[in-house]
Amino acid sequence: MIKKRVTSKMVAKQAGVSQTTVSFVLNKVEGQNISPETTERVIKAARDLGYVPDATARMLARGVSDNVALVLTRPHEAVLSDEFVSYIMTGIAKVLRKEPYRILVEFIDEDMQGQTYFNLAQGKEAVGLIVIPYNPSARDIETMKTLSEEGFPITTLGKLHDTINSVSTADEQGIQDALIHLYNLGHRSIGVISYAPQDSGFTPQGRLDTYEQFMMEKNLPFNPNYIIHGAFTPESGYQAALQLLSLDQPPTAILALNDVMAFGAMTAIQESGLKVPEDVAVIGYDGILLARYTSPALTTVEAPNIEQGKLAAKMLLDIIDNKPIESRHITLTPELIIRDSCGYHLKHNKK
Amino acid sequence: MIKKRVTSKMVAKQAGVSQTTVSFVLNKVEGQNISPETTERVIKAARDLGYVPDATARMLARGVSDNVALVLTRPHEAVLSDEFVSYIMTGIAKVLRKEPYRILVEFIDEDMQGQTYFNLAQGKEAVGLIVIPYNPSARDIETMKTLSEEGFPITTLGKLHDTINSVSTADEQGIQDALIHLYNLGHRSIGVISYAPQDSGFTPQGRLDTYEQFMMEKNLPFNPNYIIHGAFTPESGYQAALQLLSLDQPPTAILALNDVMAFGAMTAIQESGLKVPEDVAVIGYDGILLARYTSPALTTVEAPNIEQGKLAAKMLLDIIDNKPIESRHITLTPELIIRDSCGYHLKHNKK
DNA sequence: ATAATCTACTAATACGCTTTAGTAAAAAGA
DNA sequence: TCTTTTTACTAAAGCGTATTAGTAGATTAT
Repeated sequence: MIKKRVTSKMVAKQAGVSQTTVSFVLNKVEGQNISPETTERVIKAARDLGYVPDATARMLARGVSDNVALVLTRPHEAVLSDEFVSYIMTGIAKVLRKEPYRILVEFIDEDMQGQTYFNLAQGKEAVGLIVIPYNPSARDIETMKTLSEEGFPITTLGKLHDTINSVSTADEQGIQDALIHLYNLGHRSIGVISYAPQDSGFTPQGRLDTYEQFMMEKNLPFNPNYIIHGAFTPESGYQAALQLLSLDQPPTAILALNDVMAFGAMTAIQESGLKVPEDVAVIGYDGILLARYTSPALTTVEAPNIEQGKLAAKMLLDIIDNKPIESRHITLTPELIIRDSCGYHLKHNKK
Repeated sequence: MIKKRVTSKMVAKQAGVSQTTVSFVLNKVEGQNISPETTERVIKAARDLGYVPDATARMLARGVSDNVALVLTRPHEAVLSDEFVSYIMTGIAKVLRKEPYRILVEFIDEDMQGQTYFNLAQGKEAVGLIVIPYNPSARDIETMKTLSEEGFPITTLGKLHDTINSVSTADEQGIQDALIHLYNLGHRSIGVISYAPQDSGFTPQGRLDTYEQFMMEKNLPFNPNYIIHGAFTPESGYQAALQLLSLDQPPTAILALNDVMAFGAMTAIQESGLKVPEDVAVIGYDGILLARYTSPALTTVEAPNIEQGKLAAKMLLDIIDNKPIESRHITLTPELIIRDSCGYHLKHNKK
């Protein structure tokens, strides 16, 4: 049997004051002129009784939840093999742990996307939403837009719409940097391993477009066979690389849209008896910690994920607190980390 | 401005029934003899108005929260470089997504450990706790024990006390398997990279004890210098391996207590001009997906982390629902995955 | 000396739901 | 026919907090 809850009423009785006063004291409400003696009496009573305010009652009375929801629209098996979400969460946690908010993690089922946002918002499960929108349907965006315009705090990771605040990484820029890096090292046939199965709806079309555009700009042949659709996991990168290698004219370089698949690709290349980077260059994306510890060390584009999480959380808090927001849309710049998997150091006689 | 909330009262009015009836219908309360016509009218009204129940009010009225808290006592920077937490969360999410519970992630600050459990429980932030206890103080354990004995649902990952339900992995067994594997391959001097800084309180003493005991059993010299304390990250594994290699008599094999540090160790060995496994064997622990994609592929002990998360969640739900629990303590068995970083296949002429 | 202001509180209500206790009308039983 | 039971609901009482609107009594202003 759980002991009878200690309520603020009991604290009030113990301290010989009204429940109102207890609330004023414990919440440090200003302009109430509570005397120091009373204040101390209340605090002592609360401590003596082991009073813990009832979160559900407080939320109801205040009309606002304590929780910030992190909404994941990504198929959640992928959370596993890709550290992106971990990094984002870490960033969010770093900001929120100093605040009176908790993190509610919400995995969205594909069959009830739009509704969930409403439930979280209207149902007051959360004061605000940080959304990682991997596959937002038009309806989802519409829903978020509506909520956002009605004043409900939302921040998305990646810009979805002008009126929905966002913190993004300039992925197209990052992809471009990677491609230029490969190009400058002499590569003209570049394969791409996308991180989502075709038609899954999670295809990173923007990044693929960047690739296509780059090839056109450089007057390189665009070969659709050079785009393989992986599935976030290292194994899928492995398989994708094998597919690329089995082409009549395999690419001389492979860009994997996440590091984890780049790991798989490198292994596939090496197991095929080829060398990285001499025979095939590999470049990743994300900048996970392990990327420096492959052999050869993986050249990759490091996305500032923790920072992105932090900024998203900070922006959300600003919206919640009605603080003026400097910018509704922040874009972070990813950074190319040159290591050994593309042959840069070989070519430049370094290292 | 957010539109006026749609309350159950408004639904009631619209449907021409009492608010009580609305509650009965929408919650499918049994034994209330609501006619099909009324039921339908209520459902229609709710849908038409876009009614979303207020979670805070419902929780207060029911006296129970909607949330299951995942409590992380690990220093959360480590969440990053180690996939353990991601796996656990995935397991939990797989179970909870079918249930009317949400996941609340709570990072515990070291300076307020004990209190947090109480706050979550007494403050009704959560109906139950799944605790990942990396560094439980005696007081923490006492707190959890008290809560647990009072009937508050708690499941810990790893057994802390007889009266606190738990789902564990037989880590000592796993470590032993790893050591036996190395021993059978002829290794007599085995270094260990622990995953937590010395005196951090996170030191996995049980595993280190297993190591010491193993060495004694096999009549091998126990050299304290062979135990290096890392810090969860690949970089710390790298540094630790360098330290081991710089000893007068470096070990011929290294056991890293997580895979990520094993990655770092392998890189350190290779960069020192030595070969894995010919010169130094490396074995990891965790069984992360990437372990198969190092070169050589990492031999490791795979802990069933997703399963552990799932079982912890299931057990918690059973406690919450007052279902009879088969066992208060479940122990899962880790599995040695033999790949190439210890030379097994070399020795046995396979592959 | 009286009105105005300030100090230090409190009574009462609202938040939106669940749930208990009850009730009128219809059906069944005697 | 009258009582009992069943059907199909509803009124009203919480849940534990925050908050608004007061209110005595003390102090200051005029």
